[in-house]
Amino acid sequence: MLIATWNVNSLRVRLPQLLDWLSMAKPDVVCLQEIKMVTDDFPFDAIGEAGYEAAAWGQKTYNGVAVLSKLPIEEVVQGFPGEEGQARLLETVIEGVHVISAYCPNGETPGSEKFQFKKRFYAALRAHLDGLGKNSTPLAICGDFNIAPEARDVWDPLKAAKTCGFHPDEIKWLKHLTDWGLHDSLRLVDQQGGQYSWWDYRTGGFSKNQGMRIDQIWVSDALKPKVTKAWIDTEPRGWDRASDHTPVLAEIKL
DNA sequence: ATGTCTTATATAATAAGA
Repeated sequence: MLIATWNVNSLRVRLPQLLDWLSMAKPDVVCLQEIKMVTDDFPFDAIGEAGYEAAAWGQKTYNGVAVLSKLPIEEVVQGFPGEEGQARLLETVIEGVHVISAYCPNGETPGSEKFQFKKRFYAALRAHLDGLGKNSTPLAICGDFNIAPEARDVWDPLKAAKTCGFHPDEIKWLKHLTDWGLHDSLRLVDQQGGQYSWWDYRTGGFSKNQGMRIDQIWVSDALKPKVTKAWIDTEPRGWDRASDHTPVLAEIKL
């Protein structure tokens, strides 16, 4: 099962790129974030013609998550207690694997109200995993975590530690979440630093490779030994009218 | 380094979120 995650930053704008990328990369399952449309506007027909079932949960203007799958989607759950109503989490079951598309809050700036919301979101997500039971559940939680796990995942760690995405408090929240028993799929197979999934539009970060690896695919203990490949596909970030994020992939031999 | 992209309101230009 080839799983991908991509924050598309508006599916309305990025749909042609998504369809092109699906035909190129041929993933089995794709988690999307920031579709920025209500569920009724989701392009189920175009996605269907590309060979994918879809589960989507959107809202007006902001956020919005979806899961696309070539394989049957068996269950769909929107959100979790404590999420405070924003369309940021969609849980599916595909081939017996819990596949979660997550769009964690940005946090704005340390000390802000949105930073506190990000903290609450992470705590609620951990509580949600605890409610799933043991980490022997085959589970892949994929998405835009808006936190880079380690210094090697950030182009300027000292600067980033003062802002959102690599602040010491955030590292603690992410660690508490993943201490449930989650493994960063890329790091199971590749230790190279300087690999990013997001580059700021404002600073022209992509051309200078000044980015952060804030999009990840985390797998539970049950899937850890089955991860055979994991990589970041930087090509779509170079396309015209690109999202500020690029797809992240993991191959899991079920 | 307040820069760039997206959406909403509204139908030109600004605000907000990221």
